[in-house]
Amino acid sequence: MKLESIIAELRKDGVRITQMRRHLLNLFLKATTPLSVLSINEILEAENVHVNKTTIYRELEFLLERKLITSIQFNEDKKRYELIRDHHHHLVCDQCGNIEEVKIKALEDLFGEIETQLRDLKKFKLVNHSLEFFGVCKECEQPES
Amino acid sequence: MKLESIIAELRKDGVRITQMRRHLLNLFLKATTPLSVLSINEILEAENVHVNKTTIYRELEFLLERKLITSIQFNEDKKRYELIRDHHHHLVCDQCGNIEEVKIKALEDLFGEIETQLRDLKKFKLVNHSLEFFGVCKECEQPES
DNA sequence: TTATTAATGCACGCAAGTTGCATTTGCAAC
DNA sequence: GTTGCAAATGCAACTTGCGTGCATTAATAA
Repeated sequence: MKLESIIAELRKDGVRITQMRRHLLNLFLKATTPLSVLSINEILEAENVHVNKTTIYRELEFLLERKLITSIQFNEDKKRYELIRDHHHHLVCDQCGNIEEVKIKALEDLFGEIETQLRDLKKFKLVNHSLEFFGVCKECEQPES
Repeated sequence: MKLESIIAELRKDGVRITQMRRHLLNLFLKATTPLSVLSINEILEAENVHVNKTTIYRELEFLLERKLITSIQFNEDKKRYELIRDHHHHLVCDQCGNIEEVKIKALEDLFGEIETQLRDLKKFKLVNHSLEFFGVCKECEQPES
């Protein structure tokens, strides 16, 4: 997924491509972990781009509505956001806070079955799920090895 | 798990059994869904028990430390808490907010394998995970049927 | 009954997130 | 390029979930 193709898609729907929107999309495309509003602001400041937090919140809301990003909550007091690409989960280190992506194929298969089970047994229409793993990462477990 | 056995255990460790502590434990034992601080306060007020929110927060902190309760965050701006009993997940209705417990045996088995996989492949020591299901509940899907 | 100290209430504070409104800016029509 | 208009932005103030310091109250042991 490239920046210009996303922008072209937005333009097609009559969406204005502001400097901030371009900056934010770019930032998400480069990001390797889910971003909080604070971290977004910090990254932009480092690039000498100044933006009001309200603008960030409103832009995130826009991207959420367009289903370009998704929000996640770990054991924190704030939300994080990441581009919607392929389905994955996260390994969150309780000690250093590091976040790593994982894909677990066995789970993907099982969730298909679970969706059917929930529909049949509970009459619950599954739309999505959240699954995150918490523990101790490699670095914290075996420092400098 | 009964109230008096929990209390006996606490007393054994020299913990004071205050009226609030008793009230809160009782409330959690009766609860059928995870409770927020606000909902705890409302339930207590309805029973004509007045308590400061700070006390609730501190009591929850205490119960968390003692591993009597656990905290969960759905797509909300606040945390919820529930007694630690048997392992289960939740069906959360995006429309009415209703929360139902589910146990999915196939998942429990799989998580054992995943723990091993994460340890071997990622050197990640899995401590716990969060898994919640979001969608539309029976009532919202087929009203009055 | 009294002493000790954990538990509580109160006032205040902080950070995440929201809202109303005036100003600016992207973009299309000319 | 200029103009007009709606969308986007900045700003200030606000709401809410949650935490802290400190004086007061209450649970338990002696």
